[in-house]
Amino acid sequence: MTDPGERTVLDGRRAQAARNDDAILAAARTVFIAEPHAPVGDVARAAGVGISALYRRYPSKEALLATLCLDGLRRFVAIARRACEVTDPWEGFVEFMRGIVDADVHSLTVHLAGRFTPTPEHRGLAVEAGALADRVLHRAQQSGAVRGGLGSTDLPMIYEQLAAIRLGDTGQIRELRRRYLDVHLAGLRPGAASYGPLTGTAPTPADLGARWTRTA
Amino acid sequence: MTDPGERTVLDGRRAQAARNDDAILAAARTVFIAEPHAPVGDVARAAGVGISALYRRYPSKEALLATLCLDGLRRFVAIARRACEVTDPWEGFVEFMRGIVDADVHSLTVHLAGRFTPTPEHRGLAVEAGALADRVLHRAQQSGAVRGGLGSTDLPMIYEQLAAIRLGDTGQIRELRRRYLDVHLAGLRPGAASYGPLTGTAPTPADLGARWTRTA
DNA sequence: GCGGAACGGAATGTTTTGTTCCGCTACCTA
DNA sequence: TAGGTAGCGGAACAAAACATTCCGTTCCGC
Repeated sequence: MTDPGERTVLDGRRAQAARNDDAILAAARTVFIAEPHAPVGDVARAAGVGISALYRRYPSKEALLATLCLDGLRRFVAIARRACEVTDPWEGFVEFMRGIVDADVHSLTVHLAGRFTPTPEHRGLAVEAGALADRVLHRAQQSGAVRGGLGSTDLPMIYEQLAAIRLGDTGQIRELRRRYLDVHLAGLRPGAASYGPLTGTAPTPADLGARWTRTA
Repeated sequence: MTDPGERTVLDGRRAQAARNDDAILAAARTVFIAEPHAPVGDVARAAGVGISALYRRYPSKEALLATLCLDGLRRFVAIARRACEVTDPWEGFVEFMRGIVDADVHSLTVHLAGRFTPTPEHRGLAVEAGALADRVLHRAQQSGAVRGGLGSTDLPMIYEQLAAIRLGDTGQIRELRRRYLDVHLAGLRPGAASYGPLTGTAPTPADLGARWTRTA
């Protein structure tokens, strides 16, 4: 029997491989967040492994992207769940938005969409994520902390905007995104409505769903 | 002597070529706005001409991009100039922002940056554009219509965010961008400051300038 | 001590794309 | 009216990028 003793943790082919599992996924995350069309070789290099180590784990680039997206959806759900548990609705909303933006979940999900065929698990998580975001927003609105005329389909458009900020290193990017998230949040408060109502109409769920249909 | 009579306007190789000049530049604008990395062939197809018609006018893709960017900078300057002439500072500011966003000037300039070596004319126009934007913003701030703590280097970050909205056809994109521009603008008004000051620091001009250094 | 898991990296085949080239059309000028 | 040629369409070409495969090597695990 394979007894996982101390050695398994310290060294050994098996343990090294397990560590590579994490290294590769972490590298894929940072690489594809920075550049959604990065070549596979970049991920391997960032992980400090050869290409074959990557292809041993994922049969194709598509599979890697699918896994990464799953990872992103799980992060979304976790962040939204945590925000639901914050007692103050406004604070919960802010924590939610900041969490999504800080973790760059949008780049891990929507920016990878259309590059792999979604599994039922993807769909299920996406539905759950949408429902949770709905709840966080509506709770904040009903408490009077967020202006009306805003739907939950407006939120992805805000992530999308903030995810587009890519200036400088990771630290500066995060700082800038928080800065402009503050502007968005100020514009979403009820007092902002006195400057005029929101014009136009929010995207429909179908509009948003269309981004998941395979492109190539 | 070549007398440009009526025929020149209606037909003739010369006139057709002149019309192609415009068609190609217009096609390049729409194509590269939609997809900054589009291949040259796409531009020719959108213009309804062959590839050679394009290469007769521009010696390389790089030259085409450089010309397009020049075009974008001129549009920026024109929009800013017009905004300066609006008497009400806030209205001028709004008109300026809406003009930049509607014309997608950001996609015509920053999104093409780093793909060609800028000429002195590029630099000159960029300086002029920056100065004009400065003026529009400061005028609005000094009239008390825009909150403090905001610098003119914040503005490109806002264009960048709005330019990232790409959902549906041209019409819907414009509608959505206006919708979220409203949110930004509400967040920039003095009343929004009561929800807290802007955190972090705006980018430096050097940060912004770095985007113009050749990449490939 | 040996079988094979794990791996690094070169090699491969394909796709994409910028640019050139060739033959053709039809305007312009003499 | 006839040759010269500007302008053009699109095939052809070469180079680059990239996903994926393959092979030789190492060294863990039994």
